Amino acid sequence: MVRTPCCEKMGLKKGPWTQEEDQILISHIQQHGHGNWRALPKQAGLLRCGKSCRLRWINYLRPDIKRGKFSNEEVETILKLHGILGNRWSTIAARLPGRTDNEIKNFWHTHLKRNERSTTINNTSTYPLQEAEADSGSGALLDMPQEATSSSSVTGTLLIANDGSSSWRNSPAKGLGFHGNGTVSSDISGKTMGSNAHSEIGEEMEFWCNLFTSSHHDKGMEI
DNA sequence: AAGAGTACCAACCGCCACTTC
DNA sequence: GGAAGTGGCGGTTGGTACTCT
Repeated sequence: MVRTPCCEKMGLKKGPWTQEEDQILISHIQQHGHGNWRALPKQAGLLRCGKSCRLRWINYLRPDIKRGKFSNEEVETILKLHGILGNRWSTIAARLPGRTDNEIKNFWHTHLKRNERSTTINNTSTYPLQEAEADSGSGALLDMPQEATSSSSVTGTLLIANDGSSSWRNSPAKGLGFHGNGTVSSDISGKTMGSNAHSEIGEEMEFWCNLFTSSHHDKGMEI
């Protein structure tokens, strides 16, 4: 299929947004909403591509954007979800109110680099699932958070086979991280990740199961 | 003080999935 | 059913701020 460019390149502005442009975009969306992103810049009188407007709004101008550093809980959530979902930033962002996929992606890439470096030194990483998947070639091991498993009748590791089937097996691993090799995890700042974040253990267990199940249904996999 | 290296973040690009006609 | 249009996603880049030597 032949695709038309998202916008005419000629005459459209690129690069950082000015305050004036931001104001125009905000007031236009407040008044008219954003029914059609491609038509929006024209209607609003912006010399920007619709895609650019959308990105600016979603990643920066939305009123519910939470800015600033990620809390420990948010970091934990990102690490957990990334272990399950991989680079599905928008799905991860959906679990973190006020955070955008772009922000999470940036955060991950910055710290992933750090982890990769440390991995070469001590062969331990907080980015284990992909490595486990790559290394094993026959499936992935997914250690559930201890708090999610400790009081549940289902404990330990979720084994995901290449055909999409999965099964639980017991795991002696402690801690919160998702480690294909069962090592104790720590967060990116080097601290051992806490285990007091959640009290609804059964619910969380259910959440991880549901999340995993739905994420694989998304991919058309049968579990 | 200055240059080099690193971290962070906003923005762009290209592709894919979904919807409409 | 298929082409065209659109929205959304993930990868990547480039600029700026910060830290280190």
